[in-house]
Amino acid sequence: MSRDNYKFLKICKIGKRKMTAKNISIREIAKLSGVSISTVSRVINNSGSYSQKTGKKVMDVVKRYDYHANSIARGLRKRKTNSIGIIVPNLGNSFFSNLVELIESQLSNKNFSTIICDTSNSQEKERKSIDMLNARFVDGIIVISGRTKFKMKSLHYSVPLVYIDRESQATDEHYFIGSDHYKGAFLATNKLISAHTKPFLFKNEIEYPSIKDRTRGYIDSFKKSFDTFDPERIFVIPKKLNLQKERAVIRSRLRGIFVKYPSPIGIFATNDSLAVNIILSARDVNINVPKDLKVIGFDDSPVAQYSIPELTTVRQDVETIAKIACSKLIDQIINPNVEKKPQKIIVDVSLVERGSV
Amino acid sequence: MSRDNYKFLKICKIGKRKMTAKNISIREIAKLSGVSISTVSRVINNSGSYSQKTGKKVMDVVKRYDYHANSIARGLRKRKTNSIGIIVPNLGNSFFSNLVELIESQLSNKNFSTIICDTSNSQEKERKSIDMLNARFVDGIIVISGRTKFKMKSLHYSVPLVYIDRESQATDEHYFIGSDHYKGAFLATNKLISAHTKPFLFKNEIEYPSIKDRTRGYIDSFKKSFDTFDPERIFVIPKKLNLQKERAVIRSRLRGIFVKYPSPIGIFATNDSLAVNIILSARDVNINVPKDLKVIGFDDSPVAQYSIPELTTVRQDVETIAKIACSKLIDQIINPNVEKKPQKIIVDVSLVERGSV
DNA sequence: CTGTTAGCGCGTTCAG
DNA sequence: CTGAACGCGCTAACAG
Repeated sequence: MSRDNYKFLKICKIGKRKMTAKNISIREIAKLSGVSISTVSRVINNSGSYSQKTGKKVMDVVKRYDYHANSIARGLRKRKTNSIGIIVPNLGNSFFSNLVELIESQLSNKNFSTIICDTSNSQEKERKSIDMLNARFVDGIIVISGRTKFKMKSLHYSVPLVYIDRESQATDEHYFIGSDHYKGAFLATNKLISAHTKPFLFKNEIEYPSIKDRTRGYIDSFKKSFDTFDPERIFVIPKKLNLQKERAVIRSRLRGIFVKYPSPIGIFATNDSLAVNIILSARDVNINVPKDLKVIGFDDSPVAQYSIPELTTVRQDVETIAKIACSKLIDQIINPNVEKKPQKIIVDVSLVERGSV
Repeated sequence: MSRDNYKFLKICKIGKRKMTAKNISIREIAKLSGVSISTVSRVINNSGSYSQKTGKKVMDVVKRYDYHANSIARGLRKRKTNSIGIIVPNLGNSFFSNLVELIESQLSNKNFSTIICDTSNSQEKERKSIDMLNARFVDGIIVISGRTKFKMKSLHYSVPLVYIDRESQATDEHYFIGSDHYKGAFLATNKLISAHTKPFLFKNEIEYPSIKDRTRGYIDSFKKSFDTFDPERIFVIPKKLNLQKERAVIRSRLRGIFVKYPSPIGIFATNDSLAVNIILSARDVNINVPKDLKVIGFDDSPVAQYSIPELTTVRQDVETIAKIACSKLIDQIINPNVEKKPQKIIVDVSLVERGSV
């Protein structure tokens, strides 16, 4: 008996260090506390059907040995791991990291642990991550954005899936949650128009679906107020420019605009760092913001509050997006058999007015 | 036989949709290809001892059914999952998210999948995350920073562990990798001194170990050049201030300094957003940067390049930190039995000179 | 209330 | 080269 105890303690010496063994198994706890494996299982899962006495007896041993049920084995058995995966294209983007943090906190409140996968914007990695998560029996997956649509293949999975900020598609059978990018752009453009400008649009070359919506919103708002729309009003920043080059391009474009059009000029930029770069570039060529140039961005990212003047921008309601995504996902997890009616949920946005208009 | 096939296909209808079943098991693949389970195992793991013919036969079925070995079961068996966990206190901090992305990319190159856990700066969650990762048989864990030291309890685990940016401790038996915060502060302060200022230190109230090192570096550099050091030169920003309040506090402090001390004034700020706030506040009270006020920050975070003038700052070599962390971790994973000699690795930093000095 | 039994999906001896 | 049998750690079904 003392021999047994000895075995279970497994004090091992490695080099000069000793460490108590971890990963003591349920079987060992059972022996140690003189009950059967199933009883231990009942106790640690609090599933009833055991006397208070044995409960205590077992828990004592559990605590003494700092036993934690092996959740991988548990998952294998129950096909349920109480964990959910988040797939994010790029943690460096503050909008995404912000979103991920909010989701994680929501989920953690509901007692789910989360596994975050950064795909570095790679389709390949996205596929791999989903496979990985699936193979790990996560109970659900939240996929945030991504450049393009999913391949059908991913739809094979039966895991509950919720998309955020990704273009929905006809064949999609999952929830989709996104901001009203169209409206945001519309609001911003309107604001610029009521500030007596005929707004331009500055956008990056990369075409996310959300950017398309923003572009549409801009154009529609423009057309609503003016008779004709000249596509030249849209300026596309070439991709893969470093900061300095990007600013140079903007400066030159700004000069061009100011010689050709009457001030004040209005610019709606499809994201905040672009917007701030516009403000910075304007300063370089002695254009006064907001007097001669009015700028509005999108996202309300941290940088918006570090520019002079501070940036007016469209704020996505990240909290709501996170909340809805989690609740929809958990719904599906709890009621797996209820017929899913794929929904597309559009979350409202708001204009944050600061000094740049 | 056709019945069997039918069973394995498991075309199920749920509501109006049909979907092919996933999670087809090794057993099913075995039957389908007319061999035993162990043969399938050999083939998919490429562990030899099978004829080319059966190899092909099996692989055909595998591909046809898009079979992926269940890695949770595999992990249970092999006690190895080819995945590693990253614990990060706060993805919202660009330094951390940057680091995480680099690590993930390193690891992905070496064919490890990564599980990221954001602890929101909570000890409790950190503990839980480690438990979770451990229970999931990750092959190793990288712990990034955190306010305080680990409790001894965490050291129970046998998983290879590498700490980044966390104060090492005498009892710690794991690798520690961090930047040379002391040197960074020393360099920054020196720079300020050679720009003919007697530098002040602005820091946040929260005391990370790294911040202590930076403070020491500042003080030592100061003392090296001047005879006496007046602790009043250190200004602590109260915590939990919002942006506007923080700037108000800075403005008032700035005024105080400028009436009492001769310009130019030099300020070393322990992080970039604080530094940029100083620049912004200076502008509000008509102090010219860099003429009258010279500012240096720490981290080279994105915001550093969006201020006017752009911020001179200390850059941590995130790439190197990520690289070393991964290689040390993988070392331990590959050679689990070699005696670990806990190392503390300090990575060099560099001064990025921009316009604020 | 408790113990025994049978797998979850896979890798791994060990015979053949 | 191949297959049968066992077990990883755990839960669930069934006896008692």
